[in-house]
Amino acid sequence: MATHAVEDYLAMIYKITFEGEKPTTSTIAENMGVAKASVTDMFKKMAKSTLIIHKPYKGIKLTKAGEKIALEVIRHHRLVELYLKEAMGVSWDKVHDEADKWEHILSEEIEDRIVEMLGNPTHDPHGAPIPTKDGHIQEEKFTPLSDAREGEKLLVRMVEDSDPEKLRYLADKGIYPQTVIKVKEVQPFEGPLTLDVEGKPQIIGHEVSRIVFVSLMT
Amino acid sequence: MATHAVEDYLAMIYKITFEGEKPTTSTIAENMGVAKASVTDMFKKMAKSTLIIHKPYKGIKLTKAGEKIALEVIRHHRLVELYLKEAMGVSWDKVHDEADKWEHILSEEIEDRIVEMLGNPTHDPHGAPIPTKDGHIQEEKFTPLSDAREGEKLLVRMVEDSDPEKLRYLADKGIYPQTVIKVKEVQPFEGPLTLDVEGKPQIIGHEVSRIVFVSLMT
DNA sequence: GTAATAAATTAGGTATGTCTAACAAAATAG
DNA sequence: CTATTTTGTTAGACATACCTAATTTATTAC
Repeated sequence: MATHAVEDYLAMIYKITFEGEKPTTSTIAENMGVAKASVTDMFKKMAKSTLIIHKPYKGIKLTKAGEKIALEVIRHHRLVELYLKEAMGVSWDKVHDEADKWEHILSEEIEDRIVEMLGNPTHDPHGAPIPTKDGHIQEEKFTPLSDAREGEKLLVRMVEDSDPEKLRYLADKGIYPQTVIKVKEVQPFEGPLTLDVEGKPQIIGHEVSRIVFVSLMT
Repeated sequence: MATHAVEDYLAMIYKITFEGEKPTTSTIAENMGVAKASVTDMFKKMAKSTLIIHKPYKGIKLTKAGEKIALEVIRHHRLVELYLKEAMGVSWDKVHDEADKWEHILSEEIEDRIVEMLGNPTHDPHGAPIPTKDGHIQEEKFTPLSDAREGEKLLVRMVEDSDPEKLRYLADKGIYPQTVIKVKEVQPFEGPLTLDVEGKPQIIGHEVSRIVFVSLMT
């Protein structure tokens, strides 16, 4: 079995790749909050156990085995996030950090019980798709709210889950997955957006609008 | 904060002591499934952080700080066992191994939610008392069923939780905490016990009767 | 196409938690 | 009360997962 650290690296590599970035030593180090040398060490170890292909100075790529573990970890993480919110009443800004701990200790049996209790869910509380047990994930690419134009009617599909402060802010504005938003005004120079959020007028900054992902409604 | 390993040692030291045994290098090594040298190393480390008093070749004793952590870990373990059984429907022979993993990652908030959902419970599914948040534990000393005499009417109070096979066997015989047992016959030479378990006749071996703890009823 | 910069790796270290084998101290048996 | 056995500790290793500083490779700027 992969260690917790290896699981974390694999999940991160998958996510980085999924988001369209290259999983390089630097980006992984940055995102994991460790030194680049640590990442190089880990890449070597993971390459030796054929979880990634590592060509020194060139880059890496997940193998089938590595991707399988990555998707299992991500599945655990997102299932736990939803379970914590739905079954235990934990607020959505806190579920991410808790899930980071739970994802590594979740047994098959508990995973199955959670799935059963939640009715085989497809998305976590932030709108991210939950990979299936056999390692499939619904590839969904949405546009950031920061790219929205005036007059658009948008459906919130996903919100990045790792910043509790921003999540609390968005919750306060009524912005969750499935929320309908109308864009009233977009100010230039990365300025604020004036929105209509389910009937209520709201103004949010450009920075925070970058973590909200939407799709056009009509 | 104490590492997972340190938490495990502290909880084990507490339990060993609670059961009336001396927490020596050997007993801890035996119970933790590690080499004695590892225990010596760990004792030194824990003594340095004043979690235990260690007099080489003499023995150890928990400090107040050590006992506090031990009771927190045991509280977590027993709360999780009960949560898994009551809220998730996990069978009582499996909750122990799961709880061994959960006990170390349980946050204050999740602990509080569990307590709330379970209605501030006092005992885990095996009948062991759950320490309170402020580190108090209801000291209960019961006699093993293996010491029972013919004719006694007994109330099952606790069952040792670490052997899933024995727990499944006992469940099969209808023996849980709160079960009423009448002792029909006790055969000599560590022989089998003939019981009346809530109306049904049952015969169990001496070995398994040693993990069932009872109190006299009338 | 070389020079400067950025990215990645190597070298050497640290802390944790384990191990086996050798040795020292304490307990027990006669 | 010495000899043997049991118990506990020390010495020296190993794996994991980090780190900083130095070095190497690749990229970019001109």
